[in-house]
Amino acid sequence: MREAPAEAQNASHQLLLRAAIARPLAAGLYTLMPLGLRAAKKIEQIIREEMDRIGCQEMELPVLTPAEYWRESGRWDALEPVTFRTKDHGGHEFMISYTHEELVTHHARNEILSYRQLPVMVYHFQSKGRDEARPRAGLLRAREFVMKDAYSLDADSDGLDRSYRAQHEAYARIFRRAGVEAISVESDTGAMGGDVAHEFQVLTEAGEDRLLLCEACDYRANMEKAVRRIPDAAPVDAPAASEIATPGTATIEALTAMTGEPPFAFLKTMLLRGTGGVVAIVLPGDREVNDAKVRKLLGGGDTRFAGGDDFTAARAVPGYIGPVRLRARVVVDTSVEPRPYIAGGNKPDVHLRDVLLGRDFDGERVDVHDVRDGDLCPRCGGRLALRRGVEVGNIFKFGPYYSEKMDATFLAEDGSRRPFYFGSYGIGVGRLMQTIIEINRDGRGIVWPIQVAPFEAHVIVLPQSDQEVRAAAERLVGDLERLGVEVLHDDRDESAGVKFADADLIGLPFRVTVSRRSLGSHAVELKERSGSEAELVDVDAAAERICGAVRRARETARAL
RNA sequence: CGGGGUGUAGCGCAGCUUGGUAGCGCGCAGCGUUCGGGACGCUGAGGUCCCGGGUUCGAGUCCCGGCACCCCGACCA
Repeated sequence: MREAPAEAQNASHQLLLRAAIARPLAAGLYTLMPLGLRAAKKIEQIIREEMDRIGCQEMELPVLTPAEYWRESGRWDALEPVTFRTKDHGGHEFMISYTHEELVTHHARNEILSYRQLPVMVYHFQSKGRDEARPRAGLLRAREFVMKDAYSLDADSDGLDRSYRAQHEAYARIFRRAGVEAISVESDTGAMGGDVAHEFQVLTEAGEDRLLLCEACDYRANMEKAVRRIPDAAPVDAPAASEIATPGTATIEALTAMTGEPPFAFLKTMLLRGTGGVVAIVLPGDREVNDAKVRKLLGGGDTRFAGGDDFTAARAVPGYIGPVRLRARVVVDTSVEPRPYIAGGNKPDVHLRDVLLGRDFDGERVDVHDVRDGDLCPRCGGRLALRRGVEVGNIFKFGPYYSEKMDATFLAEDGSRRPFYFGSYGIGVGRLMQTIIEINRDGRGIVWPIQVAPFEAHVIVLPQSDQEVRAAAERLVGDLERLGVEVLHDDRDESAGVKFADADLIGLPFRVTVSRRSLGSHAVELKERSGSEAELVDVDAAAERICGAVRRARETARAL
């Protein structure tokens, strides 16, 4: 396509469509076109080689999975809002698999009876269905996508540590080989317990994840999980708290406008209702609450703003809620300092000034705020920078969580029954492919790294109507294919401009032009997509020369 | 879920305010001339104007109700 469809916003999404890598079918559903499928298969092969290298074995589970296993883990209900479901004609319920932990756990309990069979690592490439709240940017967040998901089963947590390390190293190799620089960052483990999880993130503004990276040390964390060093603040005393009239100022913004005080002079208090009940979160007016941290605090599940009845029970007023004499579980964020604040007065149109933590109110001290750009690193005290990234993979130790729920045990050396220790390791193939495009492109199109390029060489014939030129090109293409080079042969009857522009757009690593002009000097022209110089190669030596260049490029990529 | 936006030919868009029977560029087909950076000429094909109701002599345009897609936010007291 010359022009990108209006729906495509960011560069890689536009190139995905313009270069016919993929075509949309519905919101978040894409068909991989021939070029896209070839690239995806190359990516899969890299992943396959690295999984095999660490002794992880390929298998394949179905896409359609029966409800019974999900019921065992409790996720049949939990995943309802984000999954696609169906029934067979007998009325049996199925889920288009969201992931495969339950199914692998099921097989494990049937197949692995003894510690002598452990450890085991398996993986597959399989479609996942996720009814995303908001699919976006082409393959970056789709509702159906192929994931490589791997699972490790170990006898204990030491074994899990070893498997996890092996996967971590494999992931680093996979992304390097695939042509992107992915950094691993600490991430939230969500509801499954365990506390170790890493995401592999490729830094780009096209990403939707927010990451905090220390400029001085190697601390890197997803915003869901990031913490900061809070400088010690000397206590500041204050006179007894007193009421101030603040009619019509139910927000921090309105309060700063009315009083002229900066946002951090206020306390904001939020009454939230989660699965674990109602909680009042207290934090400085210039800080934002972190949803993931609060969810964890409230025992998982959704958290939402508390309703009117909850305010009545807490003796609070919406817009004027404060921690002083509040009848609720109070959580005081670690950002709150030992100094006087202005806080809600729990009466309409009233705030309190000179409110002190410890004297006027108290509560559990928990970190529930967002870390922001410029905050201090929790490890070294350096500056944290906020960046965006695409999560191309994640690795996660969840231990015996599903084993215990699904009664998946083995017989240990001492004769006892023990649960398997699990880890799971995912890579989104399509997302990775589009991220490769996002990172490897220029103003004219994609610049595929050779190891993931749909083809290695792009042969252009100019003009196609010239018998002699066409014959020379066909000979060359045949020779190259016999030598094992993957060739895209542009034998369309198009003008030079169109062919060159399309070659740049598709972005194969080597472009070979066979033309009337080049044949005049008994040569063909060879140009690398990533370079600017073209060279003339003698026709009779062309296949060997080009093949040599392709081989060298492959080897360079392989050595990454 | 909330907010914003957009639906007119394969793609990008105009037409809508002021209702009169649909247009531009690219692409596509045929013929001819071209032939190393998105060629040129001539001829032509291609449209339930997202869907359903309503108003009107008449609706792409006005009104009501849906649907689809895109973007932003994931809620801030």
